[in-house]
Amino acid sequence: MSKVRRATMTDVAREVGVTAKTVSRVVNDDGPVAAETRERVLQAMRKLGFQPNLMARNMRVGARDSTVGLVIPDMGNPFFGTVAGGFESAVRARGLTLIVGSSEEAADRERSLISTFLARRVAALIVVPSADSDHRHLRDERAAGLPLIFLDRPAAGLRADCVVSSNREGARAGVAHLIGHGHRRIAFVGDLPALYTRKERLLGYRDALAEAGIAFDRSLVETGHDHEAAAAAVARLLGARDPATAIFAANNFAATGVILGLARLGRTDVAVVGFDDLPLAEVLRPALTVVAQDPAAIGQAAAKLVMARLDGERSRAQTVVVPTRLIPRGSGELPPPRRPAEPEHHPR
Amino acid sequence: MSKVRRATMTDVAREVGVTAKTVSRVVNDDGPVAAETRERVLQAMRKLGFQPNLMARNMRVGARDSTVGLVIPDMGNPFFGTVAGGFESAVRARGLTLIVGSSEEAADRERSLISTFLARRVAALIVVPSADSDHRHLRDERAAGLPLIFLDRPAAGLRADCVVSSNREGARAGVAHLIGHGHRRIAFVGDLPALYTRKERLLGYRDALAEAGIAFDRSLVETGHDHEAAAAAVARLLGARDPATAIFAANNFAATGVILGLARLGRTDVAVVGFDDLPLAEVLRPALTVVAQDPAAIGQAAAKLVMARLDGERSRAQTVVVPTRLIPRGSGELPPPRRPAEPEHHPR
DNA sequence: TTGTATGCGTTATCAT
DNA sequence: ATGATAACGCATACAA
Repeated sequence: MSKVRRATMTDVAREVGVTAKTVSRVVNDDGPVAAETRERVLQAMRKLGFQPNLMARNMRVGARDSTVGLVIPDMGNPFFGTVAGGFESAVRARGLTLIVGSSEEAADRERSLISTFLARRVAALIVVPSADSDHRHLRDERAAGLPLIFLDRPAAGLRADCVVSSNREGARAGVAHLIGHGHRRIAFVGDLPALYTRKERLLGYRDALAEAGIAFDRSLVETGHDHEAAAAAVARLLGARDPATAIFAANNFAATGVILGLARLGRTDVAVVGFDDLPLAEVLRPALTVVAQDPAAIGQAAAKLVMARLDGERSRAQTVVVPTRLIPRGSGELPPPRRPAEPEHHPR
Repeated sequence: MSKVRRATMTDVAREVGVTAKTVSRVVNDDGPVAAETRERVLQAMRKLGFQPNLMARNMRVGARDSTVGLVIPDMGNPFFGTVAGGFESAVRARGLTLIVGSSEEAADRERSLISTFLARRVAALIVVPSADSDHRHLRDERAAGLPLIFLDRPAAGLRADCVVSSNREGARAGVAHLIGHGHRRIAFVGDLPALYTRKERLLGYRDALAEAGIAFDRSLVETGHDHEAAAAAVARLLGARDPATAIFAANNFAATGVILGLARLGRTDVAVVGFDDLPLAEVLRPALTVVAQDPAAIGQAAAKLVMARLDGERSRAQTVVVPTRLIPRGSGELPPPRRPAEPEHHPR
């Protein structure tokens, strides 16, 4: 059995005894139509189950599709899901549809998705860059007026609009919070060193230390890009001479791993602040203090940029920084042990 | 500054001194082209930055877009995100692009999204129905051969393909697990009563009780559609005469709320099994035993159905049930208290 | 108020 | 091996 042909404007027009153009007028509320004609057209539309073909319309009208392409590293990650949701609800009123693809953090997947989206003539392109991608090939698109926005991490080799969390300031605030509660041996457990977010957050960590006059100690910086790696880092950090009394976990994998590592060691006395909120943060004991990002706001900011660009705003590339917010819940307010095993230095 | 016109096949053809059709042949590897001509066309394509217009191609070729429309209730929910990811990676090789919209659990949003997708002439439509929607209006589409698949919950008023978790059997297994560890007072905390998944899981709960010869007790069934409601339910269940010694939390909001409620009461002796896994399940103390769903497999199953339908499979609507898996982690293996406060019945 | 001619960018069909 | 022409479904510009 073959696919039934769908009714077109011409079909509707023939049914009524008018021209396609008249049907078009009815459909788009464009130009004058006699009330009676309009009624007959509407009836015929219902009878034939007519639905306008958006592809044909867009092609005729603008050579630009009414879709926005979004490339994210992982659809299962609620952070990006919420970003996408925030974006979608902000552009919906404008009739834009979201096309999403997942790059799986692979530069070549990202590139192929971008090609697909460009081939569809998306009205705008939004990319969360994967680790080692390069975006110089998008220069012409941007020059041609395609709204092009990078999320969470900036573009590589290209000046373009960008929306990021206040990584540095957020991390600074989180670490300052720990310092304010008396800690001076504060560990940093973060992403792979190459990642933009890790670098920014590490800068914020160092800012906070510097403000408090605490010397930076390389041995307190660990990498935990997954649960197990972070848990292992915790064991090292706490097993060292002059161990950490507090841990700043610079992303939510790290935070989860840190919590897991502490639980395995049976330690409930180590202060923890995480970057990025977790759904179960308040259920943990102690509840997890975090520097929360606002993924929905990131999506909305991107939407605002996209719509401004679509409206012809030609200003130079701008970077929007979305604020983070410290949420104290318990784990970040634990004090350091009374007398840390701080070996008194006895000069002889 | 106006948008720069993009190069078309005709532009490329003129540049080389051939016809658009020849360029088309090169682009699609269709029909014979002289090696030299082909080379010159490729060069011109690069020079002009030509990218084929998928909209025009799809319109000409099939009147079917190479996209699949997916309607989910909430993009920020990792369950649906992972479903979408599983689907996308399974259809990618076939050149299908995913279009996603979020219904926010509202029937009218769902309907308007479906209209948009149909207007785009999606190649297939996948819907996670919101609570009170009706799908009879899709009958004609389905009859016309549009692959139409419902996820997580069945369609309302329409026989169509459907992919669901093994809700009933999964719940049965989870509750049987608790029974196997000695519990007989097992509470059920679930969604709003109207929801399909709640009903199915409640059936499974009753199946397990029946198997073990335990009478169903209405007072042990509670509704917790958000954290606080579930936490409050826990207080009621444990405060009652003859209180529950174990809780089956029938979705992850309920599970989170139950954990929160127990923590607030300082209770660590109540066994808990959750339906649907949580990212932090193993970090909790005790780690949370769950009946895990497999969202990626659900997405893949949907993809398989879609592709079979696109390949002309005309069999009647089928329902695919994706198995769940019990993951014991600690909370579900807690024994009931030695002598439950079971008032001995002394006949006088 | 309605119709006609034309074109968007591509491919199908039939020629050459 | 390549070209000419028409057509996909719709909207623009203008005419009637």
